[in-house]
Amino acid sequence: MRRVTIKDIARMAGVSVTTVSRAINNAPEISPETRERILELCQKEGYRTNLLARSLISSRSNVIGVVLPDISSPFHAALALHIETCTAQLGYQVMLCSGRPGKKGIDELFDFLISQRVDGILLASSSNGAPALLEKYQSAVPIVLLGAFVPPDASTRINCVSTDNYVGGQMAARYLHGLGHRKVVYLGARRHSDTHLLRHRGFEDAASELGMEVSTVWNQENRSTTESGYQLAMEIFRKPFSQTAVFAASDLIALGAMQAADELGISIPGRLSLMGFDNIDYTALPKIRLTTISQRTEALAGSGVRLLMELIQQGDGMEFTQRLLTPVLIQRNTCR
Amino acid sequence: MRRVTIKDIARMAGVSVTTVSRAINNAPEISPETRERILELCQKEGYRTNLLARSLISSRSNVIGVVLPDISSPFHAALALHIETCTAQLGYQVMLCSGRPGKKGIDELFDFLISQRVDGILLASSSNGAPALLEKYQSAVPIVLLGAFVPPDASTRINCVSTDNYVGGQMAARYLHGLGHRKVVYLGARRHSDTHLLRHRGFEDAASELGMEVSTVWNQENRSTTESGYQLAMEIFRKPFSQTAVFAASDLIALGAMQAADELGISIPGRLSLMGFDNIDYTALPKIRLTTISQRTEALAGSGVRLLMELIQQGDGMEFTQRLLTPVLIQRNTCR
DNA sequence: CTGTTAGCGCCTTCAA
DNA sequence: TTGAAGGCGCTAACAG
Repeated sequence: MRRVTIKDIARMAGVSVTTVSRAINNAPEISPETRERILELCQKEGYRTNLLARSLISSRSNVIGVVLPDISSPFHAALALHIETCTAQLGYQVMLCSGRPGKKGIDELFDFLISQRVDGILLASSSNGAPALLEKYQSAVPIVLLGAFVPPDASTRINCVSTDNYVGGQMAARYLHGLGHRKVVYLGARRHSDTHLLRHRGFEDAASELGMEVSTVWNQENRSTTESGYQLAMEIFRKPFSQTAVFAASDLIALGAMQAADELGISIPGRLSLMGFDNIDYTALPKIRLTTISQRTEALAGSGVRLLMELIQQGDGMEFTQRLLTPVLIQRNTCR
Repeated sequence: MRRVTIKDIARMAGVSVTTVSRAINNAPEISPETRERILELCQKEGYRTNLLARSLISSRSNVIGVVLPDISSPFHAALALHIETCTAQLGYQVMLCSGRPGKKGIDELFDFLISQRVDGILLASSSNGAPALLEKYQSAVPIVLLGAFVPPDASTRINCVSTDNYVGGQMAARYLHGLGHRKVVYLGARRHSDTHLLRHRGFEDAASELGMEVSTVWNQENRSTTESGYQLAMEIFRKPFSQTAVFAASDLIALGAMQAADELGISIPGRLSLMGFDNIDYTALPKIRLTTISQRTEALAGSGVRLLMELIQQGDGMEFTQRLLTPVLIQRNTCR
């Protein structure tokens, strides 16, 4: 599988490599005839520009790295897919790196991507460790954190795009209150996630303003799964409880709760209203129809990609920017 | 963001670039002391090997391209994600390219990836156009087709890994027959998909062997979606029908049918048994619990990746190989 | 053990 | 309009 190079073409056409290069790149200083002749030859010989060589010179690869620490999170996986769609429209390619449990850390993925000379990196993570990573690596390559809250003290040195989780929490609380609920449970908040903490605070603040009573059930695990949602919900549902609504910290938690309710014969939304957060694809399914707060994955991805592009264009010396997207309440069938 | 190169390090350390190169690559012919010294310097100066330059020499990039023509298919999206997981374990990176409706064709993606000097390409597609693409491009780069059936006449010149759709169809028919069903509908088969045709034939062959009557509803669209599943199912469900089971050509079709049944008050599996194909994530959800035939996405991805690796290692002159994975019946709650 | 030289495929001055 | 020369960052002979 030896590849034909610019040199081969030059020899065959009886011209210099420079001329071939010019033909390929649509340079102005070349006669239309030679250009045509050379282009045809390229076609015929199956010549393909070696983009690696070009990148070596231009020191731009037109590739961005997408790092996905938790591939099992449908939210982040969807984010990654949307990122690809968006970058492609801007002429960039995506190099996808997902983290695996017990495998080498995110650090090494970053190191690799930088060595691979990606023009920028998008980190789709809700882990609290993310900001530190950015601070460590962003001197070497532009990085944007996607979909995670960044605590204020660090925020000035981080580029990120995230849903406004605080507002999302508020929206949920107000919605449930508007429906007449006065005692609700906040299910599955994670203490070690700033994103979750913020979401929770938004909910509590709005709730207390409205005089709504909320009891929080914390999730000890470090990831939100249907399993933990199921477990946590079971603990509540098994004994008598007075709350009339559950706001789940994420859709997966809500799905778990839904299962628990189902098994115990607790009707949703009859006896209990249920609300999620994220609006992952699952929630739209006929039999599910979960009312939830949408993080607007597509807009998030788009915004993140565009920010990264700006950073790449501007090179060094750009101020750091944080963007917050307002979430959207998706009314479906699990609340009343 | 100027990058420190091997040359910079050499100058700082007062040695030649070769020596630095040797230190970096753990070459044997170098004294431990100088190696240490240089490595420390690299660390300190934040040196990172330019993998593009290295690839230029070795003409191996350690990157494979993954082409995903239809990103809206959960099955193929899952496949792509699993591919990444698998390749990473083998020391390869993934460049992800998804097709977009109305955007440039798959051809151009292939051209691009070849220019980018990927070591191989994995095409996750069920389109009938795929084999032709392979034949056109596989002289330039090793390609494996993943998840699609290849018609026998072309098959000898194609590398592919696919579920055995014929057997999958048989399994479904036999299962339904075993449950006592004698009149069933095959919902949403696509005429222009060999994969679908094969699946259908497997089902029909087994059914007729067992004396089970099957009426097929064809899907005119070129993609399987819940919407079309819904529409097609509605047509049947609206008037009286005698069949007691529906085998959907794919899970998405089944999900649409489920919704239709729901709206019309047709109980599943009470009045009607429902079966899907693919075993996409959705089907495992508590409220769904769709009985289906699993394509074993992970195994499929793993097998495809490994085949591609072999092709890459062997270079030219390897015979073509087709691998068929036996699907697995996943019993859940929609059949009886 | 270390350095010199050449070259991977391409682009970019600078001359002709 | 075309070509020759140099170099992007790195590795691979081949000498010392």
